[in-house]
Amino acid sequence: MARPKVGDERREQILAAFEACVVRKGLAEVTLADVAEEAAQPRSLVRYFIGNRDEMVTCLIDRLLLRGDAQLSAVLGAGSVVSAAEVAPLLFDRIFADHVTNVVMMELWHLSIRDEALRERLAAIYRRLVVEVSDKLALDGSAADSAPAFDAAFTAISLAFGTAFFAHLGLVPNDFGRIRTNVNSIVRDYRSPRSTSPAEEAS
Amino acid sequence: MARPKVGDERREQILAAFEACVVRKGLAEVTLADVAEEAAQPRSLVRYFIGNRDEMVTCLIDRLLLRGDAQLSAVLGAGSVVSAAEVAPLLFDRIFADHVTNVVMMELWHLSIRDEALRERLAAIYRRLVVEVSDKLALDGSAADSAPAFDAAFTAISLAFGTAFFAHLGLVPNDFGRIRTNVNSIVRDYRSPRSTSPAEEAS
DNA sequence: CCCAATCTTGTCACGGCAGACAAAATACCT
DNA sequence: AGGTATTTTGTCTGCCGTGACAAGATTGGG
Repeated sequence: MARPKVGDERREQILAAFEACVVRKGLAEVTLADVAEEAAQPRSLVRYFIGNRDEMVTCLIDRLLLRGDAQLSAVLGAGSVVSAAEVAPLLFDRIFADHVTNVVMMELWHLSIRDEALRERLAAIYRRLVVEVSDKLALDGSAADSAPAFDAAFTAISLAFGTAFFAHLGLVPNDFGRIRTNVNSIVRDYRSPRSTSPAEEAS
Repeated sequence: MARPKVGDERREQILAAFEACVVRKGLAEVTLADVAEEAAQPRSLVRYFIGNRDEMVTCLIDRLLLRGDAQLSAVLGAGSVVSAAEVAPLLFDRIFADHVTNVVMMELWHLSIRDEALRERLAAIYRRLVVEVSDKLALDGSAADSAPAFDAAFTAISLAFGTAFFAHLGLVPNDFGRIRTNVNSIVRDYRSPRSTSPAEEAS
């Protein structure tokens, strides 16, 4: 070696620029020139350090998914034991709260429509969220059958997800508190759901 | 006029081809040549009857939103009075059941991230769904304050939406019945939510 | 000092797509 | 038949993004 390798920092810098461009313009619209400009570097350097566009996209996806996973670990680990009452704040104030993250996830989501592998990876992240929440829920009681706890967590997360998406349209409830109350009920009472008539059960 | 105008049929044919391409490849990837091939017509005709690409996209969006609105009318109107117990089937078996429609909506959703006007129009559709469901719910009891009914409908629809999206990832609950039961509870008991501790209320 | 690895610059060619347009063909009307 | 509005064909051009590459600059080791 003759010259210090700055490749890693450059790559990081370029990917950060790429990500910023993607948030601003959407993945499909971002060109190498855009990234280069955002990174304040000649276009050729982007190609030299990252490679072709596909590789750049792959790198970005890896980066995003890794960070998503890390955020999940940070939120779920670190002694923040989740009791039923803490699920709503967890979902609404942390996981689905950040606008930029949501936009990025939407971008990934859109990609995943036609990308089997990415779909798997996205599913893995959300599944992990469901499993970890449901595990904590099951701690409260006897966990003979974990399926109901899983489904309760799944339901709560689906609800939070849908709510977050609608929020992006500017479509919001009159009172977010009511949604949170529903989440509380879902994760608290999954072992003894309110009785429903047979007709409703069959629906 | 000297020659019979076949413009309307052609436009319809072209837009149908365009839509098929979009479902298959995603809007960003579809070229005029793709549409022309799908429509089995020379590329120039696409330009002649529709115009430039932007206009074609605009036409497609109009077409999709109009159809979405029509489907909503068909499902909600026509004597299918929605009682609380019918909300779950309505959402899961009709509104969010069709895979192709879901893919198209995802495409629109993605576009709407950077298109204010489209975002408004999408919001209008979902808002209408919420309002109509909540109206039917409110019929059951005294409708002094419609906000709780709106929020209950909003919650149920958010949940169904989230569930449908997760289904696209292959992420499903162990038992869909549990989700439906939750929806039933949400739309049935919104006037008397299960009591929550003050701590939970504050969450 | 010289070499070698790494980084940096600038430029070029290819391909694909959108847009424009000139004719030719068709069908209806009088 | 002739005129006219409409449809259809085929081709051409310019733009833009990617990928490729040659040549120079920088930095540390021998």
